[in-house]
Amino acid sequence: MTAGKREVIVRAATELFLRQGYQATSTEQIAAAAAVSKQTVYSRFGDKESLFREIVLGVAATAEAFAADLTASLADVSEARDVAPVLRALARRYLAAVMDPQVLALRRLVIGEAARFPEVAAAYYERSPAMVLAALADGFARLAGLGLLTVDDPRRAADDFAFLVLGRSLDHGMFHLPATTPSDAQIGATADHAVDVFLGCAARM
Amino acid sequence: MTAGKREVIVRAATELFLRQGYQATSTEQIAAAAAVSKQTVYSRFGDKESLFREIVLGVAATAEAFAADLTASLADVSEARDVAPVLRALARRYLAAVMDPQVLALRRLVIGEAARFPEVAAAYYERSPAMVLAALADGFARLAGLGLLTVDDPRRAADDFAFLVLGRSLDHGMFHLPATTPSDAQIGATADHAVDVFLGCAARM
DNA sequence: GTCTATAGCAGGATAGAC
DNA sequence: GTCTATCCTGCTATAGAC
Repeated sequence: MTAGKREVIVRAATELFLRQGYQATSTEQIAAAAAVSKQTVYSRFGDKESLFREIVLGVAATAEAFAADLTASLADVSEARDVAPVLRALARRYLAAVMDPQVLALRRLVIGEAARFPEVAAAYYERSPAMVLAALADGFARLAGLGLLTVDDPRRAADDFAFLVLGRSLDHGMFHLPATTPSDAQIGATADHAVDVFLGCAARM
Repeated sequence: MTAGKREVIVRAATELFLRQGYQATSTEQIAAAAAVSKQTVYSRFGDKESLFREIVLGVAATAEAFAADLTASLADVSEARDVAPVLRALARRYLAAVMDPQVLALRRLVIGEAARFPEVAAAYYERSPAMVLAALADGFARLAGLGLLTVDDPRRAADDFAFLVLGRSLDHGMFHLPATTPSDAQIGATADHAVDVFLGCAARM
């Protein structure tokens, strides 16, 4: 079961990094949490930095799946269908996904270490927030092509939509750790309001 | 010149913390940069954590001044005046202020250390982003009272405005250190677009 | 009050037995 | 491949001279 150990170490290190940060987590803690020796950690990953890089980029892959998911849900919209309910549902999922405590913790971790690991921060940004924004832009462009939405600049529309939905909650969530997780009702209210504002203007800008 | 040393230490520590982060900055580096001995640092501030707290909250005070500034500029608007140009100017200043490299670095620092210093993160949030949002909400409520703006919920309007203006730039700025400072032209374009969207909907929501 | 020197300890990384 | 034991560096914080 030598392949399994790698997995165990990654899992333990991920949890510790997310909870304590990079520097505050020692390789000794990681080894202990994974129930292996330090040497095993080093023989698999070389050093602490490499382990960190692998973990962050591995977790970021989840976001790519989410972006694909969003793309699919916008691609499902066929002609002559009202987009409002689709956008409302999408906004709910989007906000809930980003406000997930693990996702917020990962953002904090990457942002906090951005000075030490600029390539990691850049790669994370490209694979996660930027990918979702691009998926939204594509979806909006498609809807515009179907005549369901009047959008001048799809990319800008995607930005507007995203930050109307996420803005305040995400900003708040970055600073307040202890379970700022919004309730379903809050998510619904925020998402609906964002879609109202978005649709009220998307037809004009 | 014993009062001056405190100032010198704070200045040196601020610069190092912003550039390298809390953990990566040693008290030895701080002492060296301030051209004093470690002992002097410890005798003034007790320990590294206290120094950190004092610095973050001190710098955050700048934001309070900025919030007051925004309040004033919205309070200047008298009846029968067009609010659009006022909002455009305000949006420009707001975006430029938040995208200042020092401000971004402080945000990164506080967010990255939020797990270790939750009270610092909470205090920073209250004094900086939240204070500006509250000032905007007050201003919008006042404009609504004058009949210059139709706003249902001033607080929500403030959130919408703020993140239409800042959203994408701020998110991007959190992850990309090297001079993501937007040009004046970019700031202007983003600010104008945000105000267009905002005014296009503020009259209906 | 300020410096030099140092205690005391923890962290990353490696050596060597099995 | 895995463990135990260890090296060495660098950190926070303090003691003691001036």
